[in-house]
Amino acid sequence: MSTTKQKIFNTAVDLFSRKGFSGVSVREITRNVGIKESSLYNHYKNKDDILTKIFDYFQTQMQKATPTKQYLQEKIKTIPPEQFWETGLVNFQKATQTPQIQKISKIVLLEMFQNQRARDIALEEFFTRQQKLAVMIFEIMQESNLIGKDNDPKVLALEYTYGMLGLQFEYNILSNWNLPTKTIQEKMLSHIKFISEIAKNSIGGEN
Amino acid sequence: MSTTKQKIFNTAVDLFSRKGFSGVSVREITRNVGIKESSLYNHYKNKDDILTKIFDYFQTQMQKATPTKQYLQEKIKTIPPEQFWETGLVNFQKATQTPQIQKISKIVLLEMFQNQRARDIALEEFFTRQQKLAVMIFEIMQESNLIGKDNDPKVLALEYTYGMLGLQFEYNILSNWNLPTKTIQEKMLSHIKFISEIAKNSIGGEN
DNA sequence: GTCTATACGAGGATAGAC
DNA sequence: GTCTATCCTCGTATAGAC
Repeated sequence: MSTTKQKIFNTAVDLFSRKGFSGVSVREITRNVGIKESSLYNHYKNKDDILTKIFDYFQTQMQKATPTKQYLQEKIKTIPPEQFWETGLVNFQKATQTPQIQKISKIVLLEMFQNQRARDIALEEFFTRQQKLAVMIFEIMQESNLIGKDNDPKVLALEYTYGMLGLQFEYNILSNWNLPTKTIQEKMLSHIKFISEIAKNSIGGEN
Repeated sequence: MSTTKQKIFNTAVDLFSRKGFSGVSVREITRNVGIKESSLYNHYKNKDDILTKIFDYFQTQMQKATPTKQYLQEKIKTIPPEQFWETGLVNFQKATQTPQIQKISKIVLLEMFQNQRARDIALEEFFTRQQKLAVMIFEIMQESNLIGKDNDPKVLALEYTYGMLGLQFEYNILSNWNLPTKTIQEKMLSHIKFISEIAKNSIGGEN
């Protein structure tokens, strides 16, 4: 059971993600929904308002998908670090790659250079949040003696996160065009293995 | 001395990079150039044609900026690995961050999900090319006994490249909005140091 | 809450005079 | 190579009937 308002929302998400905000007209949205242009304005103030609501939804969902410190502390002790990262990756992809969220991520990426809200979301959700999360995880792992203590958690987090971001980025492009992503998935696992190895065998810290 | 055709080109690059292809009208381009709409069609077949020419130019420039294997082989021997990467980063940024190239990079990123040509350029120039280059460099370093031989050059290249791509990505967003990029620059150096350390002190390879 | 009707500026593009 | 004039469609948005 989906209301007209929801239909507009979903249709807009789909179209914006495929053609960009300015590439989609109100006419096109309403044509796809099956209502007249004028009816749309009963649900949303204007075209911009739809985008705002989409971004609101995205932020809510991303926050929901972020694990708490407590959850992490408990979870980390149950499995080896490398496996923890693999599971985390799978969970992240599961939460983050529902069609809806993937589409909105794309909208964020598309509008990031023009729309301030999109920029803030990109910086916060894709960079800062991931970074903080990874720092926290490496700290917990060190405290629990699961990995060596010679490496700065911040450095490890930087390496883990940005590498993963580069990979995610390529993954997004490929999956957007239905190109095979197997190689990237393998590279992600290779990346996790690499960082886990280093975290385990301390290789000497700052001079 | 700049012809009308060049003015159109430069204006289009500037506007497309700021508003996206579909966010810019032919009227807006010609208004900025100082000619009538109809005059534009004496120089370019249509709006799409301008974008195509912009992409052509970009690929030519990126190819020019790619060092040859011979150049690398000679250069690598003259300085320590970490310094080599730092120099390489500076050179890359110098070549790649002229206002024009930076703008076109942004256009590529903006259109990547909608325009097949932009997608191909992104994959080729941002991922494949960088990756191949890094593999080549690590191989030369190993052959020249400048780094340990226990790590697979491909793995090192993967780690170096994707980490750098994530960082470049954040750098692009920040610099686009005139936000401070000092932190990212530091992170880039930290990344180089990290990878160089690992390449130097072999930490044990595949099992 | 949806429709018809309507407004009007902006969109890409062409024909033909100069 | 540039201009004026013109085409017709698409763009967002509103007023008011049902």
